[in-house]
Amino acid sequence: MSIVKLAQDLGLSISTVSRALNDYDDVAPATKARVFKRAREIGYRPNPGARRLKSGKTSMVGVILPAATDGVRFVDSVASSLLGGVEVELETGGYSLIASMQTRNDLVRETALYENFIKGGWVDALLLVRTRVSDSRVELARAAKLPFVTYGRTETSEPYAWVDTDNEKAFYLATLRQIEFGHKRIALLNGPLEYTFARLREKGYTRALAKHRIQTDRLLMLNGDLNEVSGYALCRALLVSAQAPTAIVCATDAMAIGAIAACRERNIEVGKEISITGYGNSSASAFADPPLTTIDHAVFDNGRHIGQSLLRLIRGEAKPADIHYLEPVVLVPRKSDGPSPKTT
Amino acid sequence: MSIVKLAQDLGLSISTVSRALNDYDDVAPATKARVFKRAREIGYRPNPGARRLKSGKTSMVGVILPAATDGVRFVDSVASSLLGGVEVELETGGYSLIASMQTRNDLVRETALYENFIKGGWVDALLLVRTRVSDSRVELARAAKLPFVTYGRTETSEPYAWVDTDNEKAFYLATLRQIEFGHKRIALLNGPLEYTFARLREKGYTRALAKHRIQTDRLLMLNGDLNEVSGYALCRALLVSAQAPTAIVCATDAMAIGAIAACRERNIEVGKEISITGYGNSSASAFADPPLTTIDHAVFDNGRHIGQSLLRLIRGEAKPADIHYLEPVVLVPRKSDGPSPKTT
DNA sequence: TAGGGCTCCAAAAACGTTTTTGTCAATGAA
DNA sequence: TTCATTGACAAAAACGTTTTTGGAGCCCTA
Repeated sequence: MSIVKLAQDLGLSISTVSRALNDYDDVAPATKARVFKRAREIGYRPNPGARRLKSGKTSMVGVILPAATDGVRFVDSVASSLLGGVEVELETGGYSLIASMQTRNDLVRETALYENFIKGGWVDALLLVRTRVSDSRVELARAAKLPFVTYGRTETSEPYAWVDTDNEKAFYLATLRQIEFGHKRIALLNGPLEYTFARLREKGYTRALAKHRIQTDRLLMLNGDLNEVSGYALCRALLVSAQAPTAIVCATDAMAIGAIAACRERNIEVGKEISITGYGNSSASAFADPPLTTIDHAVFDNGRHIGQSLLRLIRGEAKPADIHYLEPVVLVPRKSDGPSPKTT
Repeated sequence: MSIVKLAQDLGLSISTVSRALNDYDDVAPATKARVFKRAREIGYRPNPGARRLKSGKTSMVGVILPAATDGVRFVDSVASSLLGGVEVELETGGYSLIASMQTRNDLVRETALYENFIKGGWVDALLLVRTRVSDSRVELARAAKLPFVTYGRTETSEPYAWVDTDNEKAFYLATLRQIEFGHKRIALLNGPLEYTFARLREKGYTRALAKHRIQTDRLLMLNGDLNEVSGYALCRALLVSAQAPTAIVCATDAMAIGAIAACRERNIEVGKEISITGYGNSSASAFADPPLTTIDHAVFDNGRHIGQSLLRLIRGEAKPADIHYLEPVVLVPRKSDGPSPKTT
């Protein structure tokens, strides 16, 4: 099953067989065909370890998934679709995705994990997800001269390859819609501000408010985990405050569903007495009560973009500076928001 | 950074260094310590490719995730937690998880993918998820003499290593609860019967009915995808039928949430006029309206069991026949089910 | 017809480990 | 004193590729 067996079988030298298989052009087309045919028949597969040792190429792309907030989930639902897209593209290039996982989100363990991953020679390229505004991982990858693309942007001196969804526009749109509904007190349930996406969403939110000369109110901008529990808790806190909002723009559908539950608990009718919007257009959002107005963004396509970019980077067909892709977003209006009760 | 550098630096032969690093006992403790110390200082990491070529061990475990029904998701939420647990355990043994993905669920492509994976020498062991009653993958793995553990059982002649949750008991419990509430017409919204888990859930359901001498009715046992859309559609079909059920036991929380939406649409009050239960105890289930009675099963722990089993299998510490673990389930009563309206 | 440039193939080195085999000195028993 | 045993290390082969270098024919031109 090794290349020497195959060479013997064909009466050729191993070098010729190798060059034939790798499609070099100094081997005659007829021989090439003969080699391919026999290789297929005999079921020959190059030993990945040997190839890797010799060529230095691993044909793997690595990703380390951040620990979810409950400490349990391997990937949240968005990373889930994203990786699907990445994998699909990578596969066409003969690459595989090797996924590791952080068990906890502290920085020293993270650094150790990435150091090991990067310097250990496990992968040819890296996918960095859930970027922070200041993210040590990009320096790590850059220092190791390892190609990488980030999902989400970050602040760094040199150009880098990124793919992102238009978080800012998404929250600009969602907030604007509430303003147009006549809402004045609009809350933002956001993720932790260390993450770039949260920063950008806040930016979109404030930009919409500023456009209509609405004063931002720090008390209306809350940060927490991206799940139902957090959405419930934060919304609850909002509802009991002196100046409760009439609209809440949430960072995820899960948060919004938690927020809806909090409203239900207090018999506040969502979509009439209060507006709530989500983000992600998850399948759950369509079946919420009321169906959730949310933001759709093609995260699977984002994954495909990432996969393609990774391949181009690895093959040297592109420089990091060439790879900047901002996926558009579209607002999906449903029933969880509507005109402000004060204006009716 | 290679072992020869390290050996030169230490004034030792590479063989001694290698043996020291691998903790052989024919190297003096003092030398061992010296080697370890210097290796750490110099930041030496064995080249995975070389090690792999020589030893034949890849230090990777492979898993191929089935394509989700929407063709997009890399992993559904349960696989997600599961893989987290697997990864955590594997890491302690120096193993990584390499995840590939099926883009479509047809058998010939699946077989090709697994063939390539298995014979390509990418991994030392395999994790098989979403087992079918008759599952060609286990023969494939067995033929290649590759250790594997399945998540979910299957029908096969020889012993194999499996970890599973007690699907049968889960649906026995859920169904029994409805019977005790006085329900007579209880529907089952299940996954496709080719999957073992679906078969077992049906078995639990029918066993509960049989125990109370309730005739099973094929019209009440529906199969479909495990998501909200499917739950909605199937429930809808059920509600318009001549003999509509008064209770519906669903295969996933997502299905149940879809079913609840279908009831809401027809102004049927869930928990009063109709009972609906889910499975999985997802965070969404707690925030559904009404909060969903569901089944909790520790899928993360299942993952840990799988990871440990994989390691033991690889190390030859256990035989496949030794590894059978059935994770218990517990019913989480909430508000989506209750006494049958006919009995009150 | 000599030389140069092709075309096609082969020899051999190299990648960085692990492992088998061997060596040499020190130790212990006779 | 001699010989076998043991403890600690080293030499060298091997894993299966890729790649560099080389070389044999052949055709073409001058």
